[in-house]
Amino acid sequence: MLSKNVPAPAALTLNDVAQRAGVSPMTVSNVINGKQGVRAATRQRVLDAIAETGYRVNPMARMLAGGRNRIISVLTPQMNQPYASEVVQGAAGAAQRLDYDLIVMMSGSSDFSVMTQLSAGVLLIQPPSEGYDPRSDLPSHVVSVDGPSDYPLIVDNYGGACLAMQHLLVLGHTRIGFISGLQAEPGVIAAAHAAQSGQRNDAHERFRGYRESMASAGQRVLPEYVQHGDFTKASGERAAQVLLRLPTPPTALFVSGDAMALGAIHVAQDLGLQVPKDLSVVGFDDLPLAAAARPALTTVRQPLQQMGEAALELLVALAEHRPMVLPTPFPTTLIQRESTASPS
Amino acid sequence: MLSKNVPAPAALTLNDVAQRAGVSPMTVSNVINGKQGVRAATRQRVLDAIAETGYRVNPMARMLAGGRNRIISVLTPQMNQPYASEVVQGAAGAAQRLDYDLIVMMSGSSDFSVMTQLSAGVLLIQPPSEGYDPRSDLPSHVVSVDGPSDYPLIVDNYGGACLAMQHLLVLGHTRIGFISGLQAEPGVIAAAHAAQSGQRNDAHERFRGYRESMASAGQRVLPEYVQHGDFTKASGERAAQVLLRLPTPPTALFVSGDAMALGAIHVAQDLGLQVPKDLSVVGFDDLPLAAAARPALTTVRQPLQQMGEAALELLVALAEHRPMVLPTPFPTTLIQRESTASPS
DNA sequence: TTGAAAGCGGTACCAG
DNA sequence: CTGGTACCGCTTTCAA
Repeated sequence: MLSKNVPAPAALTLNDVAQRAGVSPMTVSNVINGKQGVRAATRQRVLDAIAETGYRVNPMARMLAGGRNRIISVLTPQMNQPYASEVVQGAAGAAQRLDYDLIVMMSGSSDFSVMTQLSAGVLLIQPPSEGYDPRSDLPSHVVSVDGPSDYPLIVDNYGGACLAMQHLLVLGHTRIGFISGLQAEPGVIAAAHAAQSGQRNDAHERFRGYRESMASAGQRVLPEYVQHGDFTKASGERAAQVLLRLPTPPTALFVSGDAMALGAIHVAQDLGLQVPKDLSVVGFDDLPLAAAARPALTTVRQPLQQMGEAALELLVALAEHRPMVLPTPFPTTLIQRESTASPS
Repeated sequence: MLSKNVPAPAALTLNDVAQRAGVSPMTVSNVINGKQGVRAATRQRVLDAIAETGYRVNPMARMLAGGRNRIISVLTPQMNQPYASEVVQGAAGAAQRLDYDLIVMMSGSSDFSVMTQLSAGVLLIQPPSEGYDPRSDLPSHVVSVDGPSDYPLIVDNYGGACLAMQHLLVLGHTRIGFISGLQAEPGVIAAAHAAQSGQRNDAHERFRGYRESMASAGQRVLPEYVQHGDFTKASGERAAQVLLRLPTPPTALFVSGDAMALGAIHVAQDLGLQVPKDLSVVGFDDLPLAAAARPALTTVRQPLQQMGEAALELLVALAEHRPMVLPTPFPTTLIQRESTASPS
């Protein structure tokens, strides 16, 4: 049963607690912040008063007064995307463990929203690669997943792509098509620019894995075997339409995103192809939907939840001025399921 | 390119702007808050100063000083659940439109987390039905989706269930199994209690729709035709295993959640059954995965995004002391796709 | 070990 | 129409 609002708890303040404990507000503050030099007895008295009153600090006031806070915020372009959800889930676990509050906000909304300003750190998930409004400089430390920042967490996309290609190649495929996520980029120009400037970009690195794997297997990379999507299922369908209608269509597809891969499988099925008998498909990410699909999707796993955890730990270390090194690139692994087989 | 942190913009204050504009801080404040009675010329001068300096209000200061804030927080048990994601997505759109900041937090973490205390309103998505810690009384208005609160947004679950059953019945099915979501409840006892006390509960209402539809079609409700899941795919699989292995298995399933329905379909397929030829399946919710599945899932649509929008509008109205009525129950609609057909 | 005073950056209220 | 004053709830600094 919902406890009917008591006459509005009337915002307890430090002073209220202090009075109740018979000490000065300052002492209460010290206790709360775990400062040294408070007699055990006094501390206990304050603790009791806090417990009895149910007092909780006002983060705004604390922040204003220049104190630290234990809030980390996550900025993500959209809430209902599985990729981000996984990372956030991981971060949430770590936050709870470290006793930080995690708040998630959609980026884009009111540029860098008010709340980010008062968080001890910011986790950017798939931030726009163009950079942000310089004016809205983030005040606190920022680490990013799949995007640029001072502390980018990176995953071995290139290695993952090679894993996928290796798998397909070993199975005996030679006509391997590729669906990239480059369309999701601001444009091909940006992608090319990123490549030139040596910037790593998830979509681009996967493409590189494809190209180089083909090359080292002695296969030519046919331009018509490469299509670009934007990580949505629909874009995967479009790309697959093109690929599978080619005069000599590929016998296998390496798709750099699970949702796109699913789209490709469905298109194949609509075209009367059996997966994996007539067409093998490997995805990328290992989102929950990959395991839930039929046939279950063979895919390259990124440890998204772990990355979320690592991001949070890094942020907290940064916030607390503890030494911390940027984690090395996260490894990817091939998860073999039912969508791949030797060409028939 | 990321703008390298300029030597810390050194937090501009209202005073800085005031000086630059040659007015008092108060006037700047008034301009910023769109107060009446500021001469156009003065206002413009202030506006210019703001633009030139790139000043932005400090939200904590504003809040502390008793000014309203434009923050709504969402409390949801888990971030990576499609149901909640959809609602949040809808709320996010409305928030942006109304110029509020939306922050999402996982409930459970540090009871009702610090930030909720200072938001203008709280949206609870699928809160635990047992109620909350009385001590952590939410200070602001709270509306809920799929759970209790002072302002619960409800959807016509009963009607939706009837829609689904009607569809199946019209197709000619008589042996219709049901998978409920009641297992997700604290227990059957709680569910029974809710039923007695007249409380509406999504899972329970759908069950009622099933029972009454069967009854009014002159069908007996066989106890073994009713299984309970917890809205996860795995639980749907378990329930379907039982149902489809019955001596005389149902020819149709009404499953009160899309993920569970998907699980049921997969079990059926593993058992050599064709969907919809040998088994029809109707889901509930119309999550994105319903449309993405093969066969695409016939399901009862809840307008989740709209509910998120409505929730936000209600919250904002409440926060701004505008009159507002609780929306009437949201309608559900049957989305016919590929998972249902007449029994063969 | 504890407390008093000052102020963080705004806003409310009321006087000019 | 504009500006002075008090104060939001907390932490900092420094004295007792």
